[in-house]
Order: sequence, then structure tokens, then C-alpha cells
Amino acid sequence: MRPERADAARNRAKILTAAAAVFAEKDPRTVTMDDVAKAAGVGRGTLYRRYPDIGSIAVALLDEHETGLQRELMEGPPPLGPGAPPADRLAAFYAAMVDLLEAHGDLALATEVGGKRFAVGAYGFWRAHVLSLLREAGVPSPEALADQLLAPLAPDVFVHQRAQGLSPSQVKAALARLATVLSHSA
Amino acid sequence: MRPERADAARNRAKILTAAAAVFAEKDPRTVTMDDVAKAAGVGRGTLYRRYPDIGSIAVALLDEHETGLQRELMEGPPPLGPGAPPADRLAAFYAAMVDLLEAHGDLALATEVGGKRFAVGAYGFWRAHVLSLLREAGVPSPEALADQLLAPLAPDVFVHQRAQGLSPSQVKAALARLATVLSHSA
DNA sequence: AGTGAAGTGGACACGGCGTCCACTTACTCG
DNA sequence: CGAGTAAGTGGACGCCGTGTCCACTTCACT
Repeated sequence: MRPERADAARNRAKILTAAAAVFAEKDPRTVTMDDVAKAAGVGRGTLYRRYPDIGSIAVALLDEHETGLQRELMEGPPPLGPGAPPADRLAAFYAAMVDLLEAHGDLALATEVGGKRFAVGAYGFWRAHVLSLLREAGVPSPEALADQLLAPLAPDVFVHQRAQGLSPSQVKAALARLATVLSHSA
Repeated sequence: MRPERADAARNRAKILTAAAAVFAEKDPRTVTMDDVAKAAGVGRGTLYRRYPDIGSIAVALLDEHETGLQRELMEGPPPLGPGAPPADRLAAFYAAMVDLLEAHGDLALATEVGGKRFAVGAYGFWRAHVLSLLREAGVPSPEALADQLLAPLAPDVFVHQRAQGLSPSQVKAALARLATVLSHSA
């Protein structure tokens, strides 16, 4: 496997920055491959070479932001990272996700087209994290609960709540209640 | 406003039964207007006369099943209907919704195309119900929580959980925990 | 400079969407 | 009962997005 060619790298960068702009300025669910191609000044074929659909472009952009949080969850300071009680860690995770959604909700929305929410790699990571917290808290049969606790973080739910006039901190507060209340029962 | 003409009524029936069959036999997210038209033996124009998109056909079919539950919530016997403590009523509602999803998950999935989940009339009803239960339980600022408690009932979440091998009763159990635990904190 | 492989981009065929309108059918009223 | 009329029908049409394909260009290595 040869290293990436210079023109290919140049185009990859052009595509990503152009895509970020496009997703930001119009309804992310209606962004088309052509839009990105035009904005990046490349042909559609070039896009398809790397990304099988628009969703994956959005995922690629989102990953940059998500990996930071993922690292913090694994090896950062408490309460996000290890060391704090599970309830606090879950609440902190919720808060961090809300911040992420607030900053990049448009991208997150774009990753949902075609209902591949659960296929995306990041979902597995979040799920594994929540699952381990639930286990640590001693919650019985946490498998089903994990998905259910992740559901309120679905981009469309958050965006809907924001559109209804709820502030990010209100959303965080409700999620925090959920997190703390859960461990009470364990 | 004139009464509906005989042929129109006939076609409405043909469309609905044909649509139900089509949604059942293939991935409901890929069902097209043409599929339904062909199956019903009518032209596409006839479909558009009543339903602006496939989603609304699915909604029309689903409504038949949902109205039953809605009535029970309002005037049925406890714990589904009025009279039981909020936590029990919430758990019962969750269980009923799981049954509904288990029976008609395909339709529910089809209503989600285009991200109109929150625009559909039924969502408002469920939300109002949960909201009133939360108020009755004395939970503070229940507005944000209502959407979050409804999120695990999103068709794609449920279908995903089933596909993972979780049984309906496992899903119910986890939701019941959520419901009971919440009122503990009030 | 020459060569082969990697990369590019736009033309193409396909399929779904939503509209439009000439035609058909059912009700109504003389 | 037999026009007249409004409601209802259906398929053709144009549009747009998708994903593929392949002749051409560019790069990197010698």
C-alpha cells in the first residue's frame, strides 16, 4: 500500500473544508454530493472515491470532534474520565454530548440520513461507555438500558428540543436528573 | 363540503389495504409511492390526491392502531388509564408502546422518513401524556424530560434493540425501571 | 524523459418525486 | 331519465439526486 499521492491529499483537504462550510450554511439533511463537489471544486467521481455517501463525509467531519471526547472519557480527569462514581460520570458524559450537539448539531443531523445511526462507529463507542458505567453501578440487565439512555442524545431529538425553545442547560439538567436518579436504584 | 364519492371511497380502501401489504413485505423505508400505486392498482396521481408522501400513508395506517391506545390512556382502566400512581402509569404506557412497536414496527419505521417524527400528530399526544404524568409526579421542569423519555420509543431504537437480540420483555423491563426510578426522586 | 499506476471529473443511465391536465366517473337537478 | 357539472383518476412529463464507468490527467519512481 503506497503512501497517498500529493494531489489526492490536497483534494481530501479541499473536500473536508468545503463540506464543513456547506453543512453549516444549509439544512444538513438536504446537502447533496453535488453541492459538496461544486463547493470543493472537484468532480463527483472524486468524492465517491473516498466517501460512499454524504453521510460518511459528515461522519468524517464529526469524528474529528468526537475523538477528543472519546479520549477524555477513557483517560481524562474525573468526572468525565475514570475515578468518579458512575452517576457523576454519566451526567458528565451527557453534558459533554450536549455541548457537542450544540456545537455540531448540523453535522450530527447529516449523519442520520438513511437511518444508519447505529451503524456509525461512534455509536458503538458511546454505547460501550454507558454500558460499562451501568455495570459499574450495578444496574441489572444493562444491555437494554444502554440504548435507551443513548436515545435522548439522538441529534433529531436534541435539535427538536432546541427548536422548542429549550436551552442547552435545561436539556443538560433533565439528563443529569436521569443519570443521578438511575444510580439511586442500584 | 360534499360527501365522499363512491369510487373515491373504494380507492381509499384499496390503497390502504394494499399499502399495508407492501409495508409488511419489504423494508418499509424503501417503499415508494409507485410501489403502493402498483399494488393498489391505481395511478400515482390518485395517491397524491390524499397523501402528500409515503410517510403519511404509513401514518394513516398506524393511526388506526394508535387511537385505541390513546383512548385507553384517557379513559381506560388503571394502570394505563387514570387512577394509578404516575410511575405505574408511565410503565404501563411504555409497555403498551412496546407492544405496539412489536406489532407494527415496520409501519412506525416508515413514518420516520424525512425526519418528520415530531411533526406527526401522535407524537404530540404521547408527549402531552408523559408531560402530565411528570407534572403529577412532581418532577421539576418536566418539559425537557418529556422528550427524553419518549426518545427510547423511537421506532429505529426499538428495531435496533430487537435486531440485537433483545426480547420485547427485556426492553419493557428496562423501560419499567426507568419509569419507577424516576418517581422515587420526586 | 519515459512509464505505469493512482487519481480525476464529467457524462451517463436509472429511479423516485411531485405536478399537471385530458379524460372518466359518479352524483344532482331539471 | 338524460344532460350538466364537479369530483376523481391515471399516466406522461420534467426535475433532481444517485452511483458507475472510463477516457484522460497527474504524479512518483527510475
